Amino acid sequence: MILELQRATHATLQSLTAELVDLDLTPSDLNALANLADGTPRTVSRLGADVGTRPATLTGILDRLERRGLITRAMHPGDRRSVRIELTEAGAETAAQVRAAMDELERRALAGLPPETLAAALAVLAALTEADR
Amino acid sequence: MILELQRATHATLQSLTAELVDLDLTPSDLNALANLADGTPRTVSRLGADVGTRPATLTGILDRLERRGLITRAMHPGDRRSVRIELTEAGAETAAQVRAAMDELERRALAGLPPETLAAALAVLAALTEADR
DNA sequence: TATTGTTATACTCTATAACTATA
DNA sequence: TATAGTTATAGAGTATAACAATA
Repeated sequence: MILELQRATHATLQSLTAELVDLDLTPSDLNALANLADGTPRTVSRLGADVGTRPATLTGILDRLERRGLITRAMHPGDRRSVRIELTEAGAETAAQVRAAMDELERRALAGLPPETLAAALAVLAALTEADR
Repeated sequence: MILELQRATHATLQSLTAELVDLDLTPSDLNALANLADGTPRTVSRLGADVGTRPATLTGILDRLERRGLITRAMHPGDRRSVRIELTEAGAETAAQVRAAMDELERRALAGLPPETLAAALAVLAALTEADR
């Protein structure tokens, strides 16, 4: 299962990056934006947990996204050590494009499969993600 | 689905790398060895398709594995442009350890799930992998 | 002419540890 | 003392294009 998992991840990520080549974003950028696409602000460590990278790695990615005006780093009310990552208006637009491309890829790839099969796959992915927490 | 896919991939890969830290292998090394573990020799491009990386990327990974005596690059009978990648005896042993750790992680993570659920997940992964071929 | 694999280059990702500011 | 995030460093992954050898 794990080998197939890696294969599917590579394939979908490459397909997405190719499709969104005009946006000039790295796979990590896509991942971060897609996670932020729901509009909920997040701290760096929370976003790191969501995208699966460490804060130290995220710093560089966020630097790039901030420089391009897609996110802002704001003070976190209540804990001045924390940083609140939020999409700008332009970032929200870009993130929506990323999500749309993801949804479209998913729709195209999984069109023939019944809902129970999709639900089962989500359960397996969740189990693998939680395995070592 | 795609975000969950990436999350699961990150989580399992980090867990595996941590568990096999004594082998001092990178995630890409693990992936290559796990794919070669069945003992079937492969060309560089074939292995690249299996692990999801391009030949140019694979060159560096194979250099490292060859330097450490885990694989050999042999002439391909019938096409002298091709290179046949094969595990050495030591490589086969290491690859077996990698596979064992993968199987164990899978067993532990997916213990509670019925076979139909696992089969459904494999179908979804295959569909995502094939989406853009 | 096309294909296999390698090389070269430039950029990105990653882990780790040290550091600052805050709790 | 512990935590949030950044910085610094070194190694690894990646895409792309150019190249030699072979088909």
